[in-house]
Amino acid sequence: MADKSAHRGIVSRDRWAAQIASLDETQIASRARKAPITVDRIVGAALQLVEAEGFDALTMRRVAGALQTGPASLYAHVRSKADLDDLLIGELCARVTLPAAEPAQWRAQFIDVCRQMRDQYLRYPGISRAALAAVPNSVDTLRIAEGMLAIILAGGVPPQSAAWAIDAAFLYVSAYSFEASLRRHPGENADGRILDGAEVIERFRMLPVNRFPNTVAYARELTSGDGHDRFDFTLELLLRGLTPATS
Amino acid sequence: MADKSAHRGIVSRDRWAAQIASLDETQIASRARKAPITVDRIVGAALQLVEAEGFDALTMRRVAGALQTGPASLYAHVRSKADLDDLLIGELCARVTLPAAEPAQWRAQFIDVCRQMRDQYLRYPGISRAALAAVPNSVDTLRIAEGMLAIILAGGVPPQSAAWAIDAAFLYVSAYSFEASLRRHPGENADGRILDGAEVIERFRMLPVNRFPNTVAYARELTSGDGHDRFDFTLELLLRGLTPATS
DNA sequence: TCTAGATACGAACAGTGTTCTATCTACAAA
DNA sequence: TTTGTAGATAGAACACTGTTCGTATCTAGA
Repeated sequence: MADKSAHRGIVSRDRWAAQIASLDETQIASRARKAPITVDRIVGAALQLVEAEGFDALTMRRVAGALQTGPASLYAHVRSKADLDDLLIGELCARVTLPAAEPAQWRAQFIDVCRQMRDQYLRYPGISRAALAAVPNSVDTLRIAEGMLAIILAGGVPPQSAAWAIDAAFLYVSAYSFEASLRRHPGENADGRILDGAEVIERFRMLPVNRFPNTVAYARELTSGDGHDRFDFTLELLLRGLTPATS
Repeated sequence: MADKSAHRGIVSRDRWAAQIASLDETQIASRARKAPITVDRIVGAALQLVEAEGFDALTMRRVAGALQTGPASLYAHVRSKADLDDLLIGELCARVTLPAAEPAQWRAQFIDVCRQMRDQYLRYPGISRAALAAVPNSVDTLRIAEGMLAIILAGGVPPQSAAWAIDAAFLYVSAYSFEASLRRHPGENADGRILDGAEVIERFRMLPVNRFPNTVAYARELTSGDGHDRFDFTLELLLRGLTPATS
């Protein structure tokens, strides 16, 4: 009892803060007095955190803190951190809109879906690391695979090629997004400075010409690719190889 | 002391491994009585650890333990854990043998180099995670890029396409190896069992047909690909799109 | 032989994911 | 209305992680 009194000040302050924070929800759903922790709130707080500070900042403690509780409370709704990661990827996949397959535009539709996934990943820096590690056969992932299959089969591609090409495209999208988010949050160089494009070209040109003739000669080509030129190039390269049976 | 005795089994195993690992060096340089810590020994112990227990087991403490010292001692030779990761990737890249470019066989040579990298990554499970995060312009990486550039340019591919295709291939090799090593060290399913190929097909077939018609119809194609069929398929897909100017 | 400097390392710090346990709440049954 | 109970909520702790500080030790040159 005495202990309780001693801690009451802190507890009541947290509760008070929690009630303030839950004012919005009490307006939406007035019967929810205490803002219970739900999976949706956890996912929402986690995504907000990743969007603001990157995937490395995604910590059970940080998420719990954003929900004004301790890390242990999350484990009633989420099996593990990896489980939370999978939920985030699932949420991102669920946001992708799948167009109705139109045979004439199957390549454009294919690239469009890939771009949507890329943009989702890039909006949450570093989350593509979770995408690579995520269970590849979750329901949300399968939904996209199904839509992609419909698009690409409508284009007349044989099923086996279609399936493997989709797999390759997913893998590439994740890897590309991961690298791209590394470039946005660049670890400082050894000099403590960040190398920009022109400087990278300079470094390439400084290489010994006898051992790196092509790298020196084509430094510009190797470092070029602003925006998502490389991304588009690779996907179109993949699609170019996918010759439909009828054409 | 009592604690040490309790842990002695593990410690002595690491020490034993350390002694075995240092046998070569004591023979080569017999004047080194106390086996001083060097970058090479650190890299060697780290690779041994990853090969035996996977990338997740690669810990500064574990590496230090294998070298019979504490983690602090490593930081005199290695800037950080990320730095060590880069060194490992560099070592793996250094092992790749680059063939002299022969224009007639440029596609086979290209795929051969990719296979070498894949096999290096797969030999050290999970290390491709470090490959994705590694500084992409290290000396060893550039050496491979240079060799690839020579091969592919000899095939008559325009420089810009060559550069981007190499980048895409590297990215895909890393991502593929990462996924493949996840399948080797599979996290248990929710049921605590590991799903084998036939069971995955069954699960696909159990999906609601109205929402997943193609997934159900082509479950076999989606899950097929023993060995490295998917790997070869994707690389050939990339190369098929890379039409040389002269042909 | 004695000192100077590099090397090595024990201890500790601030984090991480996760679990154990006790409390508390809210809804069901008697 | 009272009680019982199942589930949600946390506080504290555990075993880890990478990293740094200051001290001790050991080698190499004078």
